[in-house]
Amino acid sequence: MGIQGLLQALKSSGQPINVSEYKNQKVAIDTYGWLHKGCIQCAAELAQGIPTAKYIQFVMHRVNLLRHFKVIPVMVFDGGFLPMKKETEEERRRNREHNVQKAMELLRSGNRSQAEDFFQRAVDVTPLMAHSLMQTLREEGVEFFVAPYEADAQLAYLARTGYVSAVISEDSDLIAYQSPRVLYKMDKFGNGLEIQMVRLPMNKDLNFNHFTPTMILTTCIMAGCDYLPGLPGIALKTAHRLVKQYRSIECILQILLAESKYSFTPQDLVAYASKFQQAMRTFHHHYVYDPTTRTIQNLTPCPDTEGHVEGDWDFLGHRMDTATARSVCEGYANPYTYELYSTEPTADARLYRSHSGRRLSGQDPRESVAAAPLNSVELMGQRKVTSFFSLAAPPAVAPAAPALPQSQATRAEFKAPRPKSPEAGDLALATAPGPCGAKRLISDAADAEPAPAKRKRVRLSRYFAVLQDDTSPGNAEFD
DNA sequence: GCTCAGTCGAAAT
DNA sequence: TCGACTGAGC
Ligand SMILES: [Mn+2]
Repeated sequence: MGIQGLLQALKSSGQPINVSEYKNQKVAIDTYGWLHKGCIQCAAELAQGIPTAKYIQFVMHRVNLLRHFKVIPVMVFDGGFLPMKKETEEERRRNREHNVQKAMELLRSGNRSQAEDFFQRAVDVTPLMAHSLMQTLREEGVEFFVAPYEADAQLAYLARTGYVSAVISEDSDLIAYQSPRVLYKMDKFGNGLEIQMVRLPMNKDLNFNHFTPTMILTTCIMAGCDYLPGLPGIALKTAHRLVKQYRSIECILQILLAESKYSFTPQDLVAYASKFQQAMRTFHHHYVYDPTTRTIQNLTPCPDTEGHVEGDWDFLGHRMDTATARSVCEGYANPYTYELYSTEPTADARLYRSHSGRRLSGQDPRESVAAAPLNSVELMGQRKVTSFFSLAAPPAVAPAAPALPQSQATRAEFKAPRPKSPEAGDLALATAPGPCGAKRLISDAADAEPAPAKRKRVRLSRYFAVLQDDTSPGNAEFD
């Protein structure tokens, strides 16, 4: 899942920072990642349907860490699944069911610790659990959205439009979706590794100097992604080298056909070309929810020539109508079935409420948030926060939520830097690609470069030409 | 040096 | 929801 090996390869351009650097700014959180971590400690309860609030506590602990630093969290949940990912989803589900079976058997035979092991492997975040967390977030006045489909795309949209300053996630796909800043591997103290798009040209092992956004995405897809497995024998390093040398997918596929090291047939590559285009479009035009207009948008708008003329865009999923989108994306309806949730608090949400109430006894919770003493937090050498418990207190009374509340349009003064506007930067212009010669730069001199292929002399450009819409590298470079 | 499939891990005791 | 690591194999 994700782009295999990408984060590892981008380490050198990352910067260790603490989340407090986003003070007074909004930050979007890949919530399912936190939820999964929070579910491990209560895996057995969840698998057996025993109410628990531990996973909510885990997430809220981190939410409160951010709030302590005056960082404004915007929680983002995954929504529906794309037809393209259906197979891997069902495989995951079968795997989980198998693990639950095994765990239950072990439990019946009295082997509790081994059962625990299998329960943990069976962890699944259900829409109901997500909904329980959403109810809690609503009570606590924390902004959140449910993505129409992948949270990755929604997170990138929020960051790219400047609605938030950065994204917190573990997912390498955020690079493919071109989120300008991502904080990876954030621990419970708020320390993590920030990767910024604008710093990719300074990366060491894989050098992205002179790469356009489309070239970066081409590299990611060729390396193997959720929407398309890589070609056999080609992964991140090779994909990167090919894109660096030949820039566009059309040229790369022509070169690969001639490359005797690989024995790709024209049929292989033509089939791949078409799937590649679909993957490219799935990243590019993914459905997202715009919190300002409260409507569905494409991550990058579809040009007029595409869409209607060329027919089948079902791989993007259903385009919800606006009323449905507001219910789903603001957390009032199930993202799979579109059925409205009951407004009754779930068992888990009530459990969390009663537990946090216990911690609060004797205090006015609103005051404890506002007047929490800063000296309860110690910043030590490596910026480690040792305690922020006094901040864990949530407001007991949430402002009554209207059936479909207005999204908070209030924007922090600190507007995120916006390296490029989505409509200008990301749309590849439909310019005809140049000839497919290897591009040689002074900075490339050290790189090994095989002789340009000149063997089979097969003309496939007319097959690959279909790709030109989305994949020509005719957009601005980063520097 | 690169790819790939398999295993382990995420929490917190 | 995901990644890191390892060792085999080219
Ligand atoms: Mn992803």
